[in-house]
Amino acid sequence: MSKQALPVVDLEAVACCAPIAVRPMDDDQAAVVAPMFKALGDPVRLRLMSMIASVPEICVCDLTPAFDLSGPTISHHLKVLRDAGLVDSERRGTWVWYRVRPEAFRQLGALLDVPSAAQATG
Amino acid sequence: MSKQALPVVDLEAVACCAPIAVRPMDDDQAAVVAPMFKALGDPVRLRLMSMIASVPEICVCDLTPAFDLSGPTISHHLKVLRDAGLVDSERRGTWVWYRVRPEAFRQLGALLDVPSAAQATG
DNA sequence: CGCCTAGGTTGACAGATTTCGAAACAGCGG
DNA sequence: CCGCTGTTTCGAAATCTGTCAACCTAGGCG
Repeated sequence: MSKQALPVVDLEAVACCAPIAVRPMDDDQAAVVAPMFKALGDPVRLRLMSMIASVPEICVCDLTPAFDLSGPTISHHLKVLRDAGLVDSERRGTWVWYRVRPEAFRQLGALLDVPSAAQATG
Repeated sequence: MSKQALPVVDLEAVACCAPIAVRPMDDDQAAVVAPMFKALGDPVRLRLMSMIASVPEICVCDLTPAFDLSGPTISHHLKVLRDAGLVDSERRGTWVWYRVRPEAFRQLGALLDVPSAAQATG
């Protein structure tokens, strides 16, 4: 793990842009961000994400028992979250630990911000 | 349109809950929210959503030309956004107008909030 | 009213993608 | 070596994407 050879998702490209309630997204940005939302678009992955996000880090051995799914399936879903750039994993001895990537998580939230005057100023 | 006979997505069930960085999501909540993220998990729908969200309302006739896709395809994507509870549509005369559902949009953003101390207090 | 045209939606379909588990594999520790 | 943890490979079933054809609604016109 931690073989983040190529980050798959270019976080730089996301940092630049305003909440979607302020300015329409261009094609390139949508192509970068959509996979992140897609990764959260499955109930299992959403729960995995929330379990990972609500603690500093968590072991796969604590994630798997929370679902009625096989180990490989959980591993698949974790890979989707990793490829989307939302989480990072690291092997320490016998176990593999997952934690959120705060930049990605925060930027996704920023995209959904409501600047409280966006509708009025349109 | 505006045949919101059954809202498809129960927004009440979403309102109750803390950011996922604070508390893990339970099964039921994930089942409600995941379709929303899933709806945003396609580049076309994400751009549609951002176009709708950045103005008070917008006509389908202004959305369709922005893509290299057929009318029916855009209509299908809009239906996904509608079924997810993210947008609402209304026919006025010849044209159909779309606007965001602020509650859903805001709650999705709230879910991704980072309470700035969540990681430290773990 | 009927007929025509334009804007959108719906239904059916092919092709691509996703989801999941069984089996095989890789890394670590005893 | 063995057992344990987690990942990858492979294949089958289910779902998604995009298109064409058909349909519905609204408006203009005779």
